[in-house]
Amino acid sequence: MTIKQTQILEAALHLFSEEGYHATSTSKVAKHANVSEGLIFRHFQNKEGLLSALLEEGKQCLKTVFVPIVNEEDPKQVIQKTLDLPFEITEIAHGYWKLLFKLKVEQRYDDRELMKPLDQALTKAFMKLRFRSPELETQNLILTLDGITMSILNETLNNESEFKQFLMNKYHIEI
Amino acid sequence: MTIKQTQILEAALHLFSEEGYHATSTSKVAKHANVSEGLIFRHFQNKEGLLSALLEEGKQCLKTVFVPIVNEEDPKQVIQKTLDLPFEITEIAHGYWKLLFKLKVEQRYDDRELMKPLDQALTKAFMKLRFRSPELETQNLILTLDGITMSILNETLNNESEFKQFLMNKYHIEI
Amino acid sequence: MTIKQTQILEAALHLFSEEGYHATSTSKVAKHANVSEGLIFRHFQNKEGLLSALLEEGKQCLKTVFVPIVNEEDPKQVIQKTLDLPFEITEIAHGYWKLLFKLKVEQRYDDRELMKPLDQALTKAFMKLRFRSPELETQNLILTLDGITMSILNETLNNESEFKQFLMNKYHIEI
Amino acid sequence: MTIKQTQILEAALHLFSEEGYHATSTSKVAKHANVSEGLIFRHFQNKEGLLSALLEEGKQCLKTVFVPIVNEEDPKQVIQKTLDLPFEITEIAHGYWKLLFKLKVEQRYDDRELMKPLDQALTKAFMKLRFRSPELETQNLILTLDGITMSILNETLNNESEFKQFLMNKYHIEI
DNA sequence: AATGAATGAGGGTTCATTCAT
DNA sequence: AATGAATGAACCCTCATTCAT
Repeated sequence: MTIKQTQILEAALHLFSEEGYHATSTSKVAKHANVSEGLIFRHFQNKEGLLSALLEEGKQCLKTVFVPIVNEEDPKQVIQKTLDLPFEITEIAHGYWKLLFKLKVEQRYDDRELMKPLDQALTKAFMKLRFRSPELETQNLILTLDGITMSILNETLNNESEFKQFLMNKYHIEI
Repeated sequence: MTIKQTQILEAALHLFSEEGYHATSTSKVAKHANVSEGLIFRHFQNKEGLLSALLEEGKQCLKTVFVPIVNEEDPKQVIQKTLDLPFEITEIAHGYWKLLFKLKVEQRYDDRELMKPLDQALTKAFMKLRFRSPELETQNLILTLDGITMSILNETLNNESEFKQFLMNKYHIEI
Repeated sequence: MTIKQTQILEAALHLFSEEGYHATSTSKVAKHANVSEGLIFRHFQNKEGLLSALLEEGKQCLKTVFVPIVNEEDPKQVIQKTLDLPFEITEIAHGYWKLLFKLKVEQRYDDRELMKPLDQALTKAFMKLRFRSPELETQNLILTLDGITMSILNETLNNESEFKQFLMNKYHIEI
Repeated sequence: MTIKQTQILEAALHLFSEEGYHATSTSKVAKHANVSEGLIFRHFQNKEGLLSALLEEGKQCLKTVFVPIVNEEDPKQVIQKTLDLPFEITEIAHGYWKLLFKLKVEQRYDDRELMKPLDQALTKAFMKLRFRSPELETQNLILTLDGITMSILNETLNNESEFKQFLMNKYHIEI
């Protein structure tokens, strides 16, 4: 992985996740990456290949982000950490999270496999907390996560911490 | 409004809401509408004008869809009807709902004005039901609605009625 | 000749002579003439037909403008009146004059027949005034007229009367 | 400057100056230049950029053409060389000269700055020759030059040398 | 006579991609 | 590995023109 390759991936991640895959031209990526347009194709075959590379990276990155959640024993912590996801501190994971969301809408790309560990961790947590329908609770929470992500992308979520607190209370968790 | 004009709007609504605004070319719209491409521009000036026309129609349509919710006295009914929204029976309203969602992601287009009546009706309902934070409950529900809409678009929501039932129970509403 | 026909011709004359034949679309003409676009084609077959009609009118109009010059006995007056041509008072003749000039450049349309009377009148005048090469003087003057017309069109002739006076002096004519 | 870039400029110069800017499509330029249409936009951004590039070149070229006139000491030579301008031997300068003329009519593009050196040289020459109104003489000559250029473009000037001789005589210059 | 809907060809321009260097 | 020239298809849009009313 050369420096330029990384530059391309970074530029593409930023642009794809902010403006969308279709709305981002390869020339724009090249310009933002300070790289010749041809190089993109040398390294990633075509635009879709670039996206795939990004997705592969994204999956790896997010998997590691999920690790602390999956390994968490305290069910309340599992939920709290999950709710923190879209606000994730690390710039890079944040970018992948947004990218995956954008793709879900733009390309109907939905990676079940990736989310499965999180899914299972949540279901386990809800079971431990003796919720009546752990699977449905999980489904609901993950789906709410999408809603939050969209609000963040649109910059219409202007009461973050308050809203997070509210959700926590819903699950009888105090911070 | 001529027949062909309607054909154009219908084709555009379908394509924009299914495949996205950017991914849909005007020539594709024309083909689907069985119309010459030039006609689109005669009637709607440009591609964006076509989108605007669609949005205008969509807003009017959705406003009328909101009427029964806004006029509803029973707060539980308000919530139930709101949860029904993304599954709306009328094909046409369904299309606009999906379009607005797609645009929210693709173009960061978010029409607060349109949603305000629904927002207020929900807040009033949650107040009547003595929820502690009606505004936050509303925010959460509307945001969940987005999540549901996305699932529907991606055809990954395969337990509709069960999930809806689950949400209702969350609000202590029995069907 | 209906009112609308006249409106079309007027709009076309104005636009063709100001912005050029190519740069003027039939739709623009229709709009300026407050007329449906189709009507242009009903009356003039096609865009070129509209131009031809205009040219026909223009020739007639300019012929009548030439009459006082051709009939003028005093050779100095012939020259003076000729020099007045591009500044012609009547709006309408002015328009045709500009149109013909524009076409000469844009379409290489050059109507020798039209100019012949003026040509002959000038040659006769220069002969009377005992110029050595009346034909060449005529050629020069007519060609200078083109230069003046261009200056007027470009609004770069800002010393009209002074310059006209200067030309008159060249021919030993005092005003 | 690649070969193809030059081919594009050459084709554009030829077509713009012969048929006009508006009447020349970029696809026509591409065809004449034996080049893909897209390449025009890669190198010159857009059609207007192509024109600008041509103008820039043209100005440089014509400036060098003016040099021998400006440096000329003998006032009669200054005038003679000026009159030679539209008949300029070098193909390339001839093209630019015609282009600038066409643009003056089509786009009202008139570059005063470019002509200033010639203007001043002529005024100085007329002063040396003790003409009464050197500025007006200059204005007249330059304007006549436009008339001549138009005749050349329309191929209606069929007594070139005779006419040039005639003009020289007007300025009491013998060849 | 007059309108305005409708068309199809062509306009300028952008795009993903390939190729020579 | 990297560039930047070059391509051709597709894009949005305008044009002159026709047709039904």
